[in-house]
Amino acid sequence: MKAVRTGSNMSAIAAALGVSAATVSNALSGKGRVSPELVEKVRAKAAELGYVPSLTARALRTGRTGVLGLVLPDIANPLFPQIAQAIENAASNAGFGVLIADSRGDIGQQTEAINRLLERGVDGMVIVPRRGTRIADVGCPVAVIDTPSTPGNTVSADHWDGGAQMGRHLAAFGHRKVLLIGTGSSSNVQNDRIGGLKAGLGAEVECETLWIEKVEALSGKGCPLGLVAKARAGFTAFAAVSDLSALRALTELQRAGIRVPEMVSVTGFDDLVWSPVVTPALTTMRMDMAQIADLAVAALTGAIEAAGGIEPETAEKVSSARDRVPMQLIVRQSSGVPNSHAQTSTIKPTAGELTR
Amino acid sequence: MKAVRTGSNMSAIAAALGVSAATVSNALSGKGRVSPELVEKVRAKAAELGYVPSLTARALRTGRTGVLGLVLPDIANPLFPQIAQAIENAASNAGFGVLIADSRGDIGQQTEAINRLLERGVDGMVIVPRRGTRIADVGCPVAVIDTPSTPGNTVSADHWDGGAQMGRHLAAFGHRKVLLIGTGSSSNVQNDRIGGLKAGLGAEVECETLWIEKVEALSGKGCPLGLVAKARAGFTAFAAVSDLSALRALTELQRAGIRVPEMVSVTGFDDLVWSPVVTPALTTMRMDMAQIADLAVAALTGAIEAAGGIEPETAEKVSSARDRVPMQLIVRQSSGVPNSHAQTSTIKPTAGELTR
DNA sequence: CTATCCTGATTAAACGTTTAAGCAGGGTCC
DNA sequence: GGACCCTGCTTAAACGTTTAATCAGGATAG
Repeated sequence: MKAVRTGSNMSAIAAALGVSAATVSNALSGKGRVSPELVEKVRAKAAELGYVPSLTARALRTGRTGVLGLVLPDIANPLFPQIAQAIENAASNAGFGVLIADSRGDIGQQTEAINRLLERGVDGMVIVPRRGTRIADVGCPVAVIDTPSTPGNTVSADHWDGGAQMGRHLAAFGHRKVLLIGTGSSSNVQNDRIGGLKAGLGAEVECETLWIEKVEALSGKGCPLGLVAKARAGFTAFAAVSDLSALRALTELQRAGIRVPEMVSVTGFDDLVWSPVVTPALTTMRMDMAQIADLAVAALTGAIEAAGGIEPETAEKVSSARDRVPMQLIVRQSSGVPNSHAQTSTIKPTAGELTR
Repeated sequence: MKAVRTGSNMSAIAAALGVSAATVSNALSGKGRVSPELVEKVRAKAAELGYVPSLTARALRTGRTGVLGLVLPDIANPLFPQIAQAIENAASNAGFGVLIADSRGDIGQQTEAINRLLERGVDGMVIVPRRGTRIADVGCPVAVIDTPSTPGNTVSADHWDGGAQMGRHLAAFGHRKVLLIGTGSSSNVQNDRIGGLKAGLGAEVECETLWIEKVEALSGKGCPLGLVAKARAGFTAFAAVSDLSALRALTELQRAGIRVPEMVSVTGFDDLVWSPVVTPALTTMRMDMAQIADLAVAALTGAIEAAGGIEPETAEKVSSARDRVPMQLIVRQSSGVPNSHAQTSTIKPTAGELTR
């Protein structure tokens, strides 16, 4: 039994009013030629009968399902909630539903997920690609959310500029030796951010990049990153390229008695849920997900609209508005002037001298 | 132009083989009476033409869309990725697509979201209700994921037992004064966990419950929770009812120089992404989301299956298998014997935290 | 007064499936 | 050898829309 079956369809309304179903359709859609008073009567009757149009039938007839697919590399990703929420919101405002598909990391599953969506007849899809993946031609309009460095129809935050902003922020505090922390070098997003970070810090700042995947490959998952040694070696700022890594850094340093931000600064990216509530609250870089989602969905709906008469081939290219939206620096407590209270080299887990 | 339009439908296959479309349908579905060799020929031709059945047309004919709705109280919730991923996986294994709907916290939007899904013709929906919400009768099978305390057709983790396990874990370490930390008392899940916690700790352990919403109502969002004072007052364990709160506690204590787990223990719930990678890694309680999702989806598909001939009224009740799946204790580094290395009482008052 | 046009409706086909009902032919049973 | 059943297929209707084509009738123009 189908959902929401109130038993009323267009024919019911038509019968009740003694007109034809086509007229009802025209009246409700405002397309054909129907007298104003009849339109009103149809509307009233529809409301009275609790008429709900069958989107399925409409989809069959028009070839449009009104559904967008959302392909995610790994739903477990902590950034995902923001993306999904923003896309769902934008899509729903545009009158579209959102079908999700998780590619669970695997790249093979990614194409499989895309196919599942295609079979379900989505009108378009937004894809957050698995790292380093290029999206081959799909049979429908596609918007990719990744980084501007990715070839293809992309809309994304301006990760590079975000990195640059953060770099300038740290440089302004006087940091001269900063450790850049990323997960893995295969991510376009992270590479962009790191590139921006270096540029923002400027030439006179000494930088080193630590890839977590590399140290975990040696010492096992979840192992210490050796940041305490780095701090002792003179690094005064730890700029992670994701809040997850920043949190990891923060707790590792704190645990060793290194005070943040008095002794060293720690910054992240993405403004994930916990960032405002940890102590000290994380200085981070936020993307305007709402805007990104709006752009992606707008590109999609535009392409879908345009695809009405045109070849599928050209339709796909229409969505290629390549947009980058600025990131916003969120300054909180985890960044500051380096070494303001103590030398990291003599650190012991004392509980004193805490200044806010 | 519809997606994946290879231009081949059943009629194309039928025409190519000189048979009727109905026969093709029967051959592919294995339903009617078709000779084995013809079945084979049809299969071959279908493959050759790259035939993809139109789920839309099928939905129109059968009244089943093959889509499940997933209603979430707030996608931004950090637990959401786990849920969504598990549901998507289970649904996709069962041959269903998943349409998401975010109710953005608001309860009005929750019913609106449900309606959107109904209009799209979902065959069933799994709802993670907004705190304290009861789900009214919907027009389709529904599975609720919340807590066994919630009235209705519920499948969930056994939050109470999870709390009890954690309580026993802490009691076994010798903790005798523990602070229970929750977000707000309106959450069924959190109440269950706290109840279990108290039971697991036993009567001789002194307990106090701290609701974050209450202290934030006074001191503002993201404010310190005053845990340092609690530690000084003799609390040796901080059992949060969510990893987010646990993280907040951990960083707040660490920041003040209180060592975890040497001086006090901190535990959480849900095993969120960051829990294994912070220092010290969080001892927490994990739900078997995969199993929960499987149960929910199984209940749904069962109800959908059964709804074939029956009244919608009864159909809805079919999904009422009320299941609770056990939680699993994940022991990591943040819990241990209290005061093993130092006395919290000798910690000097810190300028910031205490006087706040 | 007739030819034409516009209005407000109707009719019918189409989208791609599923499925009940029907039908021809060959085999079986008595 | 006729009644009957089983097999393998076809026909046709149906799901609920949209939309092109058609049509009756009144107004307008020449």
